[in-house]
Amino acid sequence: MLDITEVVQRSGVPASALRYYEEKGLIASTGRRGLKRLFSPRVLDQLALIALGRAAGFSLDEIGGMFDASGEPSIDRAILREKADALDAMIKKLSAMRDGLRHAAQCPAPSHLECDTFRRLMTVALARRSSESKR
Amino acid sequence: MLDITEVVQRSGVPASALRYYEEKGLIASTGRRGLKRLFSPRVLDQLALIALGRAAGFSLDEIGGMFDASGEPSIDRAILREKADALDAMIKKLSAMRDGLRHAAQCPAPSHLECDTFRRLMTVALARRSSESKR
DNA sequence: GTACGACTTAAAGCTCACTTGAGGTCAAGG
DNA sequence: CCTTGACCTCAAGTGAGCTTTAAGTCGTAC
Repeated sequence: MLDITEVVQRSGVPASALRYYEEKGLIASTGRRGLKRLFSPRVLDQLALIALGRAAGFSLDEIGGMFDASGEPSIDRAILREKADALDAMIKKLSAMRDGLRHAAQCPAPSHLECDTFRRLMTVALARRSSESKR
Repeated sequence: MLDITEVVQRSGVPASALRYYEEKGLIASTGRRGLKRLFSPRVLDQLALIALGRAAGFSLDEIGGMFDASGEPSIDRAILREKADALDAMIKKLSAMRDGLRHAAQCPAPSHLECDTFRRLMTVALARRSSESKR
């Protein structure tokens, strides 16, 4: 069992955020010693998963939908696949943007919005816009 | 020349956000008819670029650093390469997460945090955590 | 020429994801 | 026993990125 400072040290996540995550139901403390929370080492994996999800652009609520408080992926496999597909779409966009930026950093054209290579790269990502629902 | 409602219709970006972006210097209106802003159609490309950057997790300020208000990429090629590298790192994370979710959706293991395939996939992405500065 | 409605401004408000601060509790050490 | 200090709670504050609201302006249609 780890107390909150050990979790902070090993995860790099501040105590205030840990308490916030617990309040939100994303992690669970296994009990208390007096007032003080005790965490199982499993929480470190869960925190890593949360950090990963956040980095992937998911909100805490969405992450809560993918993984329950024990860190197990949610049972609804359809949702997991849906999220995976969303990530795939995102990856395509980001790849296009990365290539666009690399091209812009190297291409001497005066106006990139009129540079064919640049536009073609961006178009891959921009094409998705119309098929998106929102935000 | 487009007035603000045409830009709203064609871009899907609300007028309030367009005014906010202009205030921030991310886009520029080409003039006014009376009080009313006029936009060149180029602003649609810029808005798409902004949406893409946002989706990639960049802040409006960062996007402002990559592209000026006319939509041209920043003259500072080092910045562009830096952002491209950041995107590359992000893409690796997202790919790992996508694979992790796909695996979770299909793998019958009771505890994914103890599933080797799952852990291996996640580790790819998490490796970056330690080398990150903050936020 | 005046009424309408689409636009304008400035300021305040909202959500998310936390952080900060004030004041309280409790286990361990001296 | 009593102090220390690490932890606690609850409420308010923060910054990004907008949205909403209230009050005003202007071109067009009648």
